[in-house]
Amino acid sequence: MILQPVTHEGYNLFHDGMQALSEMEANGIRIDTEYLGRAKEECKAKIAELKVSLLADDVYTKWRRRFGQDTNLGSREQLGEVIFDILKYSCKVHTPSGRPSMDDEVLQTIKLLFVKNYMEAERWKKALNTYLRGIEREVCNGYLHPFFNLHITMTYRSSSDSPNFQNIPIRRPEIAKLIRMAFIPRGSNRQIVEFDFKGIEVSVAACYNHDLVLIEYVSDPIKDMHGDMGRQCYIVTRKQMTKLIRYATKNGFVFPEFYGNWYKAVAKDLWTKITELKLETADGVPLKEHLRKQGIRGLGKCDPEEDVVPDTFEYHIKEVEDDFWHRRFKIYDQWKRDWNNAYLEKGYFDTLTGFRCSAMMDRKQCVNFPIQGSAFHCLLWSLIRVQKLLHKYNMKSFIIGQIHDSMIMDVLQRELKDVMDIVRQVTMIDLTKHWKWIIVPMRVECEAAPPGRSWYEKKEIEWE
DNA sequence: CAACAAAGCGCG
DNA sequence: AAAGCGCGCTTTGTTG
Repeated sequence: MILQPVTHEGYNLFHDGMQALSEMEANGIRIDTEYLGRAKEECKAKIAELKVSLLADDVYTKWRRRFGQDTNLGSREQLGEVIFDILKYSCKVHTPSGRPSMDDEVLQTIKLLFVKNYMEAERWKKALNTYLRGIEREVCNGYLHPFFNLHITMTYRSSSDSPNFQNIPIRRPEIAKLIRMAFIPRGSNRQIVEFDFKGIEVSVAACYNHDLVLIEYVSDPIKDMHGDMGRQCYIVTRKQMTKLIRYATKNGFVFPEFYGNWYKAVAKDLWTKITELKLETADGVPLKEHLRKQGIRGLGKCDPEEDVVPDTFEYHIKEVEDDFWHRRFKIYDQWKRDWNNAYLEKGYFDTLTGFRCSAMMDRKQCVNFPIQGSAFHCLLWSLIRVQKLLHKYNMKSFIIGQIHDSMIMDVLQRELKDVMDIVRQVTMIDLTKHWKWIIVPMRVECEAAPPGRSWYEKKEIEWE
């Protein structure tokens, strides 16, 4: 990939950005190495415990009978043979190379205690091998110094490695706790603080496509896109709406649709989420039961080869998708066509932040790349500016990391209010003044751990 | 033995 | 017509 800043704006951003990021790398993140040792033991114990259940299982006996000395619990290929050849489950999904797909989604459909324990063990193995050991390997005098690269990605985002600081577990609370407890501030009078841009990719998308409906959604705090789509997707009223339904819709419908997914996959995922998250209406009716009462007879085949059948969830979501792109966000929809056509015509496009993308891109990449990149550039610009101000005021707080739309700091307790003022000024005011193309407000959230406590313990705090 | 591809999974 | 955007890391299994 060739780095192509096409304006002074773009060039300066990455010039200053590299300096800011390397200073951040040098600062490093303090690691509780004693905790890390305990966590590893705890994690190994958990894995051993799960392994005992696996070895005692009938399924393992069959596995062992087939593979003998070659039996390897880490081999999903072997597990696939056990499940599909010996136990006669039917394999519905294959990988691109034609082998049976054995990922988490497939395994969830196999209702066996053995498989449930297997998946659980795999998650703890990932925690141990990738994270606990990965961190331990790179720790130096009690500090971690992950790299933050600005010359890697197609989209002009950053990346991070050795270890990757941008994929530390957070979604499963148990695993998140195990890993994030290792990330601590530099002293008992200091605290880990994280500032996040809220929904910045959607906001930046609105700046590209100028869709009036989308602009209103991201500008008016009263309006709630995920809530509105939640009511439509799951056919619930305002009164029946819950936070969990909204959450399922945000991750199962809105983001996938923005990234270019289509209704067959979306419907399936939204349907799975009902049982996964045990969704029910605010008055306590299980969501599948509720949908049945609304005339939905089932999910539907969701098979690309087959026509959609009326009264299925698949059919319903197809209608929601049509409405989404052809009525609600029709300007966004038109922008995608125009943007792609301009790219096909010229062979490149330029981002609002001054970078040129001239690689081979399909339609989805072409409309997603500029948004993803520019959203990160908002973070990067802010980070540079915040770091400058911290120096200017001789403050003792540092920036220690960055995750695409958030920055993580090690803050001296008595500086917290000032740090918050600086970040708020930079991200919500200076940034939108600096780039004229930002035509929507930028919202940033602040989360802080108590003094001396780990990254895991961060909690939202109000700006006041 | 090293190098590589495929599959899977962690995050935004 | 195809059918989710971007990364990094680990393990398995193959190849030479």
